[in-house]
Amino acid sequence: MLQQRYDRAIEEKWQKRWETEGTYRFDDKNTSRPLYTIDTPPPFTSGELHMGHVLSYSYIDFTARYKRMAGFNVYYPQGWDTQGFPTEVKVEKKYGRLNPVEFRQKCVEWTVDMIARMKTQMKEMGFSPDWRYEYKTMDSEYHRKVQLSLIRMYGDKLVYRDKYPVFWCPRCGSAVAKAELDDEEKAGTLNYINFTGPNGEKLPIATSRPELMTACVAVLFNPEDARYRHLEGKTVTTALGKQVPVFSDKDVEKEFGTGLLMVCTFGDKMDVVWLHRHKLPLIEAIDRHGRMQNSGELNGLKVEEARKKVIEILGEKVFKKEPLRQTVKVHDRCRTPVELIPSLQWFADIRTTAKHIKALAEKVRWVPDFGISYLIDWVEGAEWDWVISRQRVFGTPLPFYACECGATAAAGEDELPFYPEKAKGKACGCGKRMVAETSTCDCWVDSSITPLIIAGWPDEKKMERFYPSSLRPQGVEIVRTWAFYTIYRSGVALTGMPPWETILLNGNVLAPDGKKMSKSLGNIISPAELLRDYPTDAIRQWAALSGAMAKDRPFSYEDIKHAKSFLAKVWNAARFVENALKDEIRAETAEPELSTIDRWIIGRLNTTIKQCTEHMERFEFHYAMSKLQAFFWGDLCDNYLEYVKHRVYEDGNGAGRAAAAYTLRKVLNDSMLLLAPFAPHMAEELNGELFSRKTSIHHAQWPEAGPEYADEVAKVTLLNAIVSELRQHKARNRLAQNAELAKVRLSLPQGMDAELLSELQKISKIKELETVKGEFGVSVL
RNA sequence: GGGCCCAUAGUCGAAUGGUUAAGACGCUACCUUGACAUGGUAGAGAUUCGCGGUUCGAUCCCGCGUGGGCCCACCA
Repeated sequence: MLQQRYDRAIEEKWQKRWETEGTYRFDDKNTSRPLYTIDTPPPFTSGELHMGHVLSYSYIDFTARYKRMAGFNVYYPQGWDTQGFPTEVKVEKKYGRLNPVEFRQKCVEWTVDMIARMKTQMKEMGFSPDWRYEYKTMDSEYHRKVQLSLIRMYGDKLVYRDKYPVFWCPRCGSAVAKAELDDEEKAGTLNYINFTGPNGEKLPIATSRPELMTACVAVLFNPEDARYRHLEGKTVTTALGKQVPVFSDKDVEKEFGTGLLMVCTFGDKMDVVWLHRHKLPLIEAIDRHGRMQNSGELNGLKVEEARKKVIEILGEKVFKKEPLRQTVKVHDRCRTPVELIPSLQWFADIRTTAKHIKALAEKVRWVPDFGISYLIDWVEGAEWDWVISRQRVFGTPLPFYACECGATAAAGEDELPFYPEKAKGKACGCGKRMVAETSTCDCWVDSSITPLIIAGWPDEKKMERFYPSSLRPQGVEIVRTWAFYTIYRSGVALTGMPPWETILLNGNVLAPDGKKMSKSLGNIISPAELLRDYPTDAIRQWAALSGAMAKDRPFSYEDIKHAKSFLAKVWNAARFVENALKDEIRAETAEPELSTIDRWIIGRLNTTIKQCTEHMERFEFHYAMSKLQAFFWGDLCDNYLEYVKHRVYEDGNGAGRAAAAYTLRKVLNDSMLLLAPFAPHMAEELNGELFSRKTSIHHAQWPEAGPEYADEVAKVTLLNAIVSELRQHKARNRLAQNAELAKVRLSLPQGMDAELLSELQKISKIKELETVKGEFGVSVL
C-alpha cells in the first residue's frame, strides 16, 4: 500500500538502498552495451553545494539516468578539484603560518572534511555517479599524472621557463595573487612631458609614473591619430635622452592626455600587453623591495621618492601637471600598492598551437552551438602563453629543475610523483647543481586532464576504450578556462584527439530578484535549506524546468512549489489506480479490446514518449519535463481518470473495466519510466511498492513509442470540448461537477460515434442526450 | 571598450512569416464531486522594448536605438 503522502523518508530509504545495492555501478566487464562516458566536472571543494551545483549536476544526472535506460553502459565518475588559494586562506586562518610540508598536510585534512560534506549533499540530491571512480586532484596518483603530462609537454617544447611580470607587494616582499588584490581609488598627477622627435620637434607625452622613464622602451599612438602618424616606425628621444621606437596601437586612447604615451616595463598591466605585442625589451626598474634600479641617479630610491626626484631633474621639460583620479591595485592585507616585477615563471605554449586548438574544438559537438564562439574569440585574441606556475603551497609541484645559470630540466619519470623537498637534485652542464622548482601548478593545469584521468591515461588499452569522453558538461562561464585548457592539454598536447564528442553548457542560477547570488547582497538560497522544505525530486524538477542551456535564470519558489504539486499529483494518481485495481495492478496481461478513449490516452502517451525521447537526446530537459507534465496532469489526471471512473467503479468485472485496468497500468507504468531520470525516488517507489517489482526502475528500459492513434485523438478532442462546455455550465450554475443533468442537446457538424455518446452520458452524468446536425454547440435543457 | 546572449501579462517563461499569442505562479469566483483543497472548474490580465526596412502579411527575418546579463579588457 502506498502511504498517504510522499515524503523525504521515502527518498532517504531509496538513497540508502541504491548505495547498498550498487544500483549505479558501471559494469566494467560488460562489452556488449555501448559505452557512455561522462567527464563530470570536479567541483572545487568548498564544503558547500550551491544552487549552481544543483542545476549543473542535475543535468548530468538526468543524462546519465536516461542513457542507462536507453541501453548504454554509463561510466559516470566524480572527482574533486581540491587545490587552491581559498583553502590556503582558510587553513592559514585556522593554523597560522606553518612550514610547507605541514601546511600542505593541514590543507589535505581540511579538504577531506569538505569533500565528506559535499558528498553527503550530492547523495541527498540523488545524484548517481559511481563513487568507486572518485578522484581528487590532491592525490599523489593525480599529481603523478599531472607531472607526467608536463614532462611530456616539456619534451615537446610546449613547456618552458621565461621572465614574466607578477604582482609583487614591496612591503611583504612576496608575490601576490590576483585574488589578493583590491582596487583603490587614489589621487595622482598626470604629468605632461616633452620628448624629442626625429627632427628635434617637441613631442608631448602624458604619464602618471615619470619615475619609470628610465624603463621606457617605446612610445605609442593610436593608428587613427593624424597628429602622430608620421612618427610610425621612427625613433624618438625621451626626456632623459634615451632613444626609443614609435609604434601605433589600437589600444591607445586618442583623447587621453596628449594621445601619445610611453610604454615602461612595467607601469601597469597594459604595458605587459604592449611588451608582448610589439616585442619590446624588458628593463627591470624596480627591485623586490620597491626600490629603483637600472635607473641611474634614481637608483636606491623608493618609488615615491623617485617620482619627486625625476620631476626635479626634468625641470621645464614637464610643462603641465593635472590631477588624476586613478585606480591602483593594492595588496588586500596591507593596502600597499603592488608593482609588476619580472620573475621567472613556467609557461605552456598557446600561441603556436592556437590553430590546433581551434581545429579540435570544431570537431566537438557544442550544445548550444554558439558556445564555441566563446572559445574561438579567446583563442584568436590570445597574445601570450599560459603562465602555469604559481608561488603557492597547496598545489601540484612542477616537476622541473633549474640552475643558477638559467638552464632547466624535467624530472625523470622515475622521480614521480615529484615533491621538491624530497628531490635528489641534478647536475647541470655548467658544473653547478640544479635545484628543484618549488612553484606549484595553476589549478587549471590539474583540471585540464580530467578526460585523461578518467580514461586511465597513460594506459593505452584503457585509453582506447574510454577516450574521448562522450560528454563534457560544464558552465558556460568557464569555456575560456576549463574547456579551452582541456582541449589544449588533453587534446592538442597529449593525444592529438578531441577530448570529448559533445560539450554541454549550462547557465547559472540567479537570485529570485534576477541578480547574482552573493553574500554581500544576502540573497543566497542554499540547497540545504530547500531540502528541509521540499523533496529532492521537486528540486530536481525545478532544475529540469530551469530553462534553456547556457542561459541564466532566476530561482523561483513558485517553480519549486509547482514541482512539488506535480509530485503530489503523480502520487495521488497512483493511489487512485492502486485503490481502483488492487492486486490487478501487477497483472501482466495481453492487450484486451480497447475503447476509443483508451486508445486516445495510449496515443497521447506514445506521442509524449516520442517527444520526451527526442528532447532527452538533445539535452532539452525543460521540454521533456513540461511535455510529460502536460500529458500526465492535463490528459491523464484531468480527463482520462475522470472518464474511466464509472467503468472502474460500476462495471464489476466487465470488459470495460478490464480495458481500463490494462490502460491505466500501461500509462502509469510508462509515465514512471519517463519520470525516472527527473524524479528517481518517486519513480522507484512506485515501481517497487505499486508494481511490486524487485529490480530497480533505473535498470529498466526506456519506453518505445507505439501508435499515436490520430483518429481516436481527434474524436476524443471533440469529446473533451463537449465535456468542458458542460463543466462550464455546471460552474456557472453553481452546481457540483458530479451533479446530474436532465437533458443535453449536442449540435455537431459531423456527428459522433454511439460509443462515445454513451461514454459522454456517463462521464457528464446526463440523463437524456440528444444530437442534431449543425454548427458545434452544447445546450443544457 | 571588445565578444557573445537576451528583451513576450504583475512575475517566470513557451511558440509561430498567416484564425483567438501556450503554460506556470500570483489574482477573482464557484465547487468539501468515492486519488488529490498540495485539489477541481471557470474568469480577469499582452500595443510581443522603441524606430525604420523586407513582405500581401512581422512578435518571428534584417538594420539602428534603448535596456539587461555573462565572459574578457581597462586608461598610460
